Amino acid sequence: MNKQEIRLPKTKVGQKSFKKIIKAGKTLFGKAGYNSTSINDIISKAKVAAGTFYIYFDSKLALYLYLLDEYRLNIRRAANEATKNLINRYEMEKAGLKAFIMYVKEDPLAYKLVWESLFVDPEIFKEYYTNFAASYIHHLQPFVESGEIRDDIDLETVSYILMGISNFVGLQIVFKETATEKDVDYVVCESMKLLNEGIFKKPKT
Amino acid sequence: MNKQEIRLPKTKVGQKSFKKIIKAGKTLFGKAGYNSTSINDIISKAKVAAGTFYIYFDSKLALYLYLLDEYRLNIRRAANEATKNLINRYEMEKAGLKAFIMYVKEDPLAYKLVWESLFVDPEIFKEYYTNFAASYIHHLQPFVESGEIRDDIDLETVSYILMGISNFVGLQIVFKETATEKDVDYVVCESMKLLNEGIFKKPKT
DNA sequence: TACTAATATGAATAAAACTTCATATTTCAA
DNA sequence: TTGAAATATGAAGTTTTATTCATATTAGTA
Repeated sequence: MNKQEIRLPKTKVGQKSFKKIIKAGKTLFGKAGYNSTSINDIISKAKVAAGTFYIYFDSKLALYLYLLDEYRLNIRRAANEATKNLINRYEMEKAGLKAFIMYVKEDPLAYKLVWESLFVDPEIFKEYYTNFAASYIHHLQPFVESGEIRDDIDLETVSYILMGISNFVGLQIVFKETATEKDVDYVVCESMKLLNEGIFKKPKT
Repeated sequence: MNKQEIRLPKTKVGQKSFKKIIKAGKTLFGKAGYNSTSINDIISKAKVAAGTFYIYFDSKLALYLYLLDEYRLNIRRAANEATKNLINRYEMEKAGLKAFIMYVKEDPLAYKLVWESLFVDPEIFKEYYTNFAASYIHHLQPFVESGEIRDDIDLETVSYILMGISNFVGLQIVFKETATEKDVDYVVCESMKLLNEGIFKKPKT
């Protein structure tokens, strides 16, 4: 098994090359995906020599993992930022959903990168979503206790459902190249209706 | 652009080779994914010569597309089968969700194959989900008219949400190697609670 | 300024993968 | 039975990709 380490540059010149590689990697992984992008593609796009690539990265996988980490952090940061001043869970879910969708709308690579991990290394993929679910459960629990969330529903399943909604309603937006923030607000609002009262009509009480 | 056609065998001997290739393809795509599987891997697993592969398939992509089509059909068939005798939408959603999850639990390749299309050819992926959503809307519409489904919610968003739930609750099950049919029933039941009444507690009326 | 560490280069090597083709064998319908 | 169509083979050619390394240049500091 080859290593997947990176070596950060120590001078300005090095930083410039490093950034060029990162940028080319983002563009190409985003367009063609990890497996269809060769190191040759990356270095010719970045306009650096082959050897330069290997100064900073052990392999293509090392670059991928670096970018994956960056995007995971960004996604988490965007969600935290959006929800930090809110106190009730409904508003938090709404703001978190919008933040996620806006993020992937602006930069669909984030999406692809995480999903593609299933094919780069299934363990990475599984770990990401199981961790995410665990964290979600942990954040939902207090609201069960406070009474805002119903206490007769399995939080693990709820977590996966909420992830599923984010991802697929996100897809809905990403598929429409012309979607605006208004469109995002609309689908978020519709999603919240479902989280609020379900999709089925209640018999009149 | 190379063609992606297949040539079906015309004799029993040909059928045998064809099937061996299909089987090897399923196994290897399922284990390592499309891009990490080479034609050499496939032919050596199938125990046929390189030339034999090209008698039936123009390329690796042609084989992938053939399998993708097969799985899409299977998934649709499983869902139709499960819902065919049901009349109310609640029961249909429940049965469809269970059928989908049971299907991917038994054969996770179906999952991977469809998702991987995002990286094999994003257009295929997009087309699959937009078609699926369109079909979903079409099937939901009558139940809005009959009054079973609320009429104040966007059906396209609902469709994407329902696809998201299937896929991610499916993941939840696939992640647990030891999951049984009982576990599937459980998560399906929890999901239906959410579709029924949402996750938030209602103020007492 | 001088020197060391950092960085850059790209040709060359090695490994992996795709595809073709000339030849051989088998099938099956006439 | 016979012959055309179908099928099988795998070595060889081609292309693509990853990686190394000897050499050259540059940056930054003592």
